[in-house]
Amino acid sequence: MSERRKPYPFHEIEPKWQQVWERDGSFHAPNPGNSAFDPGKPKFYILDMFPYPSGTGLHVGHPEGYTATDIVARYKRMCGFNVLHPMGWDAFGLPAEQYAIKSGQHPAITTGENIAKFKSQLKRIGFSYDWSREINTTDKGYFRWTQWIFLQIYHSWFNPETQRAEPISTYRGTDADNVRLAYVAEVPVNWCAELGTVLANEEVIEGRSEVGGFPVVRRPMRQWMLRITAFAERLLDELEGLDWPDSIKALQRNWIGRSQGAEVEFPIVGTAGTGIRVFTTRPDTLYGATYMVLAPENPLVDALTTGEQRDAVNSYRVEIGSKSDLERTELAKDKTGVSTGAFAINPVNEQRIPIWIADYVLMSYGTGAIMAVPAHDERDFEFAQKYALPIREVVADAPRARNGGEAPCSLPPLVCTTGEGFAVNSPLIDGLPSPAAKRQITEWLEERGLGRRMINYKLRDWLFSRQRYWGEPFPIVWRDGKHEALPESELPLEPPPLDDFKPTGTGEPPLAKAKDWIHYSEGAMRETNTMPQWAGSCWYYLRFCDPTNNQCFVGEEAERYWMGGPRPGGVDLYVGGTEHAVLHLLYARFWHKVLFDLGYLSKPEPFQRLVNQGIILGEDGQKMSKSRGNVVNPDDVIDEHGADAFRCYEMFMGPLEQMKPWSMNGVEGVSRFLARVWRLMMEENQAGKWVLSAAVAHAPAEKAQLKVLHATIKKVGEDIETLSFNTAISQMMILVNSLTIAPVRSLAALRTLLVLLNPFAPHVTSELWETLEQKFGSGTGDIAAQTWPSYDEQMLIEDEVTVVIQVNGKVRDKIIVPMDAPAQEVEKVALESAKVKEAIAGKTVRKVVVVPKKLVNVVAN
RNA sequence: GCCGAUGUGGCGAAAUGGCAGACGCAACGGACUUAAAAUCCGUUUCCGGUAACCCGGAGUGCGGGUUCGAGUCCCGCCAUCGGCACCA
Repeated sequence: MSERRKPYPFHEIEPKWQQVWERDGSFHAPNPGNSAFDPGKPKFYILDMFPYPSGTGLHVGHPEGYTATDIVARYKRMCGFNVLHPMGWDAFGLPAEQYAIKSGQHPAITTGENIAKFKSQLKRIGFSYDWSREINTTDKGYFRWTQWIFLQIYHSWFNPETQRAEPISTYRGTDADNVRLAYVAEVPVNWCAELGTVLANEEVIEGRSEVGGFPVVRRPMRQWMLRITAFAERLLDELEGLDWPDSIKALQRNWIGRSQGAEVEFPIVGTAGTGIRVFTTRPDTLYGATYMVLAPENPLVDALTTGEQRDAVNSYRVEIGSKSDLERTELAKDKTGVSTGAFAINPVNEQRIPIWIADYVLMSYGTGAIMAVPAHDERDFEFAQKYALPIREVVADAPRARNGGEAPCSLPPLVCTTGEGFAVNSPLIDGLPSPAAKRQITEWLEERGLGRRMINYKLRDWLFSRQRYWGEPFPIVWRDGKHEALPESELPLEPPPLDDFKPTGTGEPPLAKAKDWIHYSEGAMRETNTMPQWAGSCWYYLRFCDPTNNQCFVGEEAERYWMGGPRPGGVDLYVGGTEHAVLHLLYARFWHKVLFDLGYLSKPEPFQRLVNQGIILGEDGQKMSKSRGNVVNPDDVIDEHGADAFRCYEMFMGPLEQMKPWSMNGVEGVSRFLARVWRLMMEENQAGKWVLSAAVAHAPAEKAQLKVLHATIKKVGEDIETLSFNTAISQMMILVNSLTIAPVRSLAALRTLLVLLNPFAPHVTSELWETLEQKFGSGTGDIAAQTWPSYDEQMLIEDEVTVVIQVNGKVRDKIIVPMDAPAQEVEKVALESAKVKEAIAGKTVRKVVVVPKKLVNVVAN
């Protein structure tokens, strides 16, 4: 860097104060039971989404949310709260393993290096984390409890009667393994040959892996699943009491995808016993069901298919099975299918209808089978047209007279209407509006045992195993083809030391290469899958409450204090990116509810208030990326302008939640602001040294300045509460501009300014506070120990106000009147205004609106 | 297609239904300086008029509406971004 003079000596101040904070443990939050703990204070838990420590270090997006939470944390401490503000590392995961495969270096080593780098970068920004609570998901002291929680899930089931997770011992059925919240299933998974692993649905984007962009195909495999679907209703309902953005709630609702309807059973012609069960949201269109469709993978297909159709069906199933999801959904513009040759009976009208298979029906939703109502469903309509299947209208815009009989099925073309209306051609419900028709037909089905009301969810059970090395091993062994849990005493179960992390390529996990390790005992082998990266982040906020406890995952007293409170959620403020809007937040809520049901936690929800920071774009307005060359590195910004300017700029850019482009000029502007604050109190002497300015004195501020000062106290406090940091900084700029003009610098006003600014720019304000203390000595200690100032409402009250006078809504004049001037008086003055008289000349005044202290509007024509 | 968010100067933005553009950037002019940087002061939505103090008009994506008064509320569009997407 050139030897351009720095606007103020941040390069000396910032390291100094960071060392002081570290030395004094200034931001350590003692736990209940600790001697330093003050039980008289209310708690405030402020959490950041902890980062994955990548090799490239921090980018300017990370500190955006972190600065916001740091400001709130520092502010809340000054307001008298016990503040829990921790940081840690989500360090298991694919990038470290991929790097290990390439470099041969053990992921633990790269992970350690990356963490060290991230940590030093975060410290340079001056965040007030309680570093004594630092956690790392790859520490055995941590993942021991991740494994322990898995065991709690494994040992539990969801009791439909109580709608709660309960220990498996309360299950009275015969096969406990069928109801466990953690279970094994042979499921079609997203197999990525390149990565040598399966991926969760959400890690597959348009048929390719999210990491690396490799092709992904479907393939059945034995996998661990978590029964999150059992909690669908509660995950949906309990969003209600949370202070989350509506858009995030909407995303979660959408993802859970509740839909209400009915399950209907269609008997199969020529077969006794069970028929085909389907789910429909439109039971009122049952008379319009003119054929049925099964998913190609539906196990019923084999039994149903007739001799003549067997070849066609088999070749269709092979064709579909070889397709990737991409080919099957994104690229499939045309619907395809074949007839099974079998028929079912429509239970309402006893009609024989053909049974087809088609890949537009998904095995994974509902029952993997549908009743097709081509007249009122676009997909069925398209299919029926293509294969010349009958179409029968059963919903119309207006009720029609009962005609006693059904209109014959039409052949295509006919229009398809998907909205609600009135039932027609449906003897049991003719003339009824759709909602009533649904109710009536469902009751009719229920009475005859042909169907029942039913709710379905889009949410699927959570595919919880990965074929990877760098993750938590499952505390499970296999004996005689059956899984059993390890005893808790054997935790943590560490991954075996391996030099070769490469995927086996067969789908068998890398852990299978550790021949000694997998051999558990005579006849028992260890599970070789590992948990997904989500596992560690599902409960880290709990561990922060009591990070070193080696008796349990979180101590009861610590949990009750930090995660307690009157609201349903424990963490008071949680800030992070929208990319976790669905998965992380849903998974964490799910684990939380299981642990809550089992009696380990005091609140049903983890995060009370959630805020998403917006993405920071490059200076060119594009997403930051190496290839575009528009990445801004925080280290460079701090070298040049200091951490305080970096922090303030990130907050001054615009509303926290909004996407916004970076601007180096903007950083300079904020840096100038901090330098002005510095020069309010400091001046250079002959030797070029910064010394306390002689203008600083025990003196009352001028009245106008006091007014601004109190307005600033009010606004900054309110704006921090609402996370409107940009306007808080604007207001402080106004205050500084106002103080700069004054010849005498009022000590009291300056001190207040420093306290207000401290959460935003902790280093420079700490330094200036100390300098003032050395000269004037209030004896109240460090700036961080100050209490947040309160404002005097009296100071904000004006004696006189400017009232705007409008004629027909346009400003024509302004008058200054006493604060408490009566409306009639103001009106009188307004009408006497020369400009008003001019504006209403030749017109009749129809009405005069007087808004006290604001304006007068004269309506004339 | 469905769900959600956003749209205001050259730029980032601000405005309990009540003076649109606070605050900052950039630009321009001035002071200080031998000079530059830094700093300080001033101007800056657009169009038109005036020698000038200033005066007039238009203006918050587009079109309607409610209201004495709309960036803000209501209805209908358009554009951009994000999520979901054969979910029966």
